[in-house]
Amino acid sequence: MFSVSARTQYAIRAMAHLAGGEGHGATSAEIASAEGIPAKYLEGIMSRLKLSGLVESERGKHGGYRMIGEPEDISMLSIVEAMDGSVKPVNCVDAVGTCSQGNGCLPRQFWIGLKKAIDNYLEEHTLKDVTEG
Amino acid sequence: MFSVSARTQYAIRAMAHLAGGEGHGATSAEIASAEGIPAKYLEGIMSRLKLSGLVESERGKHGGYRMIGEPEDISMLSIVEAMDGSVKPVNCVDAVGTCSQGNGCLPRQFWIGLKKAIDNYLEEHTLKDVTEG
DNA sequence: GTATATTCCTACTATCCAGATAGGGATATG
DNA sequence: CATATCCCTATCTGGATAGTAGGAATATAC
Repeated sequence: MFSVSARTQYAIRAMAHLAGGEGHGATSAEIASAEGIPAKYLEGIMSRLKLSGLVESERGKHGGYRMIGEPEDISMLSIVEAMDGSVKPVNCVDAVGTCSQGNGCLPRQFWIGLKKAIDNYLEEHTLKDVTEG
Repeated sequence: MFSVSARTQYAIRAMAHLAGGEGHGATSAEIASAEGIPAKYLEGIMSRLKLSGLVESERGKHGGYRMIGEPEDISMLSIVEAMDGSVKPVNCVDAVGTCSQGNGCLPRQFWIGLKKAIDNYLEEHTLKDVTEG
């Protein structure tokens, strides 16, 4: 229950690898081989990380990816969301006013609380916590 | 991300229905029709709830299901676990000593922390909170 | 300007699992 | 015996995840 996708776990390893690399940079192929991640699959992951503004990229020879910012400033939530979208135990958590039960719907309040608990935890922890301690 | 299965949501509605019923009891067919849950599918859900000791059952005419205990004593965690097992962001959270990284594996500590945050929230809330407020 | 190394884009396949359905067996009542 | 209920097993289906394939765009080096 509540298991994290392989994609997200790969993404964390990839970010950790970047964090440990020279100038926080590396090529996708490098990361794939060093971390044992399927190379072609990782390409899609790096693309998502870029879309979310966590890394920047340069094409061509001597190209690659570079982390934007420092590990202690990158929340785990931002990585998780970059992969699998926002935490949403049930669909109605962010459906304002569409709940047939109205705004006082107790189950909805309960799920919103769960989302907050998860978001808080993920927001409080950074890439640095997970890699360097 | 981290979405809750339809099964779990059905289970909560079913338990809520039992809680509101005469003597905390009802038949599977009753619940299905009242809550708009596919009858045959609900049977499997009730079976799981029974296996987890949340309800008891009686077969034959005048049979049905009855909640064991009171709504304020039934944690949401117990319902969630009855449906989809324990909260386990990654498999290694409860794999003692099998982590190739040893016990100090930081990512593992991170996921264990997440599990605890989720478990705590679900444990703190009861069926009563979600149904009666 | 050609070769090469990289990111980037699109499409495809395979596998798994949740959700749901179907049919009937076991058991209790009357 | 008839009926109502829980219970068990098998099956189907759609969508998501994980992974693969092929190549286009782009930057560098010689």
